Amino acid sequence: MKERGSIVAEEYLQAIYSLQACGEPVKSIALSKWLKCSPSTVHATVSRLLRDKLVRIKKNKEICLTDQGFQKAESLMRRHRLVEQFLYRTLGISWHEVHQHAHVMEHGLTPLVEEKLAEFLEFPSSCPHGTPIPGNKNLIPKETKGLNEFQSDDRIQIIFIGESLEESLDLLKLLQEKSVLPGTHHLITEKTDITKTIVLQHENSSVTLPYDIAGKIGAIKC
Amino acid sequence: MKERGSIVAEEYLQAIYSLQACGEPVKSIALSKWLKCSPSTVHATVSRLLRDKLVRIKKNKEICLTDQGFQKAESLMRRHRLVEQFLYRTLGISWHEVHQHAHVMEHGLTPLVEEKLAEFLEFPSSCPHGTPIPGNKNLIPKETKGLNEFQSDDRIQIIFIGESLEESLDLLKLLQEKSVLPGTHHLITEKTDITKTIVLQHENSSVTLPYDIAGKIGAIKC
DNA sequence: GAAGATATTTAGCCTTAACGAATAATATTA
DNA sequence: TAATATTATTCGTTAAGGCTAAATATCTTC
Repeated sequence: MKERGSIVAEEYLQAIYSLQACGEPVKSIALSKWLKCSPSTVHATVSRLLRDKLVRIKKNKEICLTDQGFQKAESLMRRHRLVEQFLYRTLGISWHEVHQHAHVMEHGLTPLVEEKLAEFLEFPSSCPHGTPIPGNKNLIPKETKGLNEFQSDDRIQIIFIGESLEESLDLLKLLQEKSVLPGTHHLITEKTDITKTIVLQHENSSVTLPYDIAGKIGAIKC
Repeated sequence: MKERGSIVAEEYLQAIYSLQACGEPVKSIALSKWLKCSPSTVHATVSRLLRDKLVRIKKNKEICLTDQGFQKAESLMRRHRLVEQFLYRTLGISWHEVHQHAHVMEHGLTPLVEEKLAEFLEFPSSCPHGTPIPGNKNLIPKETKGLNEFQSDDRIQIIFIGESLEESLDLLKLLQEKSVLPGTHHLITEKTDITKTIVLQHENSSVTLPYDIAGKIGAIKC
């Protein structure tokens, strides 16, 4: 087997990758919140990643992945999403639960298993929440915007549920119940700047989502 | 997720379980060889297992699992063998390779994934090498003996390839090439005490195995 | 039963990963 | 600009796991 850097290092790389994907500048305080550990721990661990040339620190203290770190992070994300598909499609584990189980499993996939699993699943292009699996380009239509950017009466189609929302089991469960899933269509019945909420309707049910959550859900007009 | 004891602790429990299953008394030196680490490391780690009431030390320094440790070890072995079946049957990874990949994967299965995987595989009763998955009784016929205990001209059927042989890729590859697999039939063409070897024949090919290896392969007369 | 071999345990040192508390460096904003 | 947050870093600790080398125990074997 390969010299697989520690699980903790892998989690940091993934966190950095995910935060970057969210568009936010990756500062150590953000990692500290994302990974739920103290700033001093983050500092120590990031120093090791730096030593191992997996990250680089910009003058403004922003942490970014080196080519090497990026490769590793992408490989990890690929494994994570592949495992999510496996748990969802093959084992029938519910949509809102797959993320947490995949998070535990992903670190134990050897390259061969990853390859064979991808083959078995017929090379899925995204995870069950709609986020593309690295290597699949142009999957997200370029007109995709955050849900909060649409207006009342817009009819929209959900494209993906942002990664950062996957951490909350309850939220995912709610989204699932209300059919806020990749591919489904909804009507925006209300959008209120005062309360900063948006209301989606699908068939007979509706959900109210605050802007900050809605902004992490990608959708297109249709 | 659960407070899953460390991976290292899990590996020790498995090692103790496996050694015990081999019939050998489990002393710290044996663990040290099995796990390829220094005696002092074994001592320190076993002390932690002792503290956590997962093992007990007999007056003659033999290490044995407590009820609690045994439960954990069995659960681990169950996961290991389940994963082996998955890698072999579902992903099509070759028979001689599954063990090492399963060894990396097994620590990442949550109870839910374990349950769903067992269901998906239709509750297999043994691993691809013939060793029963805990919970399946009477799978090994009681007349099963080590290959070295049979005589020239005996016709035998392989029941299982002992766990301790799974560590060697090359040996497994050879056994596979020579069809020494659970369920296959062979004729013992030679057995020599002087060289301590036994020769098996299957169709047009034959293999010579030293007693110590043959003794770890279970078979029945037929 | 003493000598020699083999096992076990201690002791000392290292790395990773985590913590809290204190301090230094940056931003913010009054 | 000075005062106040917010961030980042340093320091001192703890625990798990790993190592080597040395000291004890425990067998064997003569």
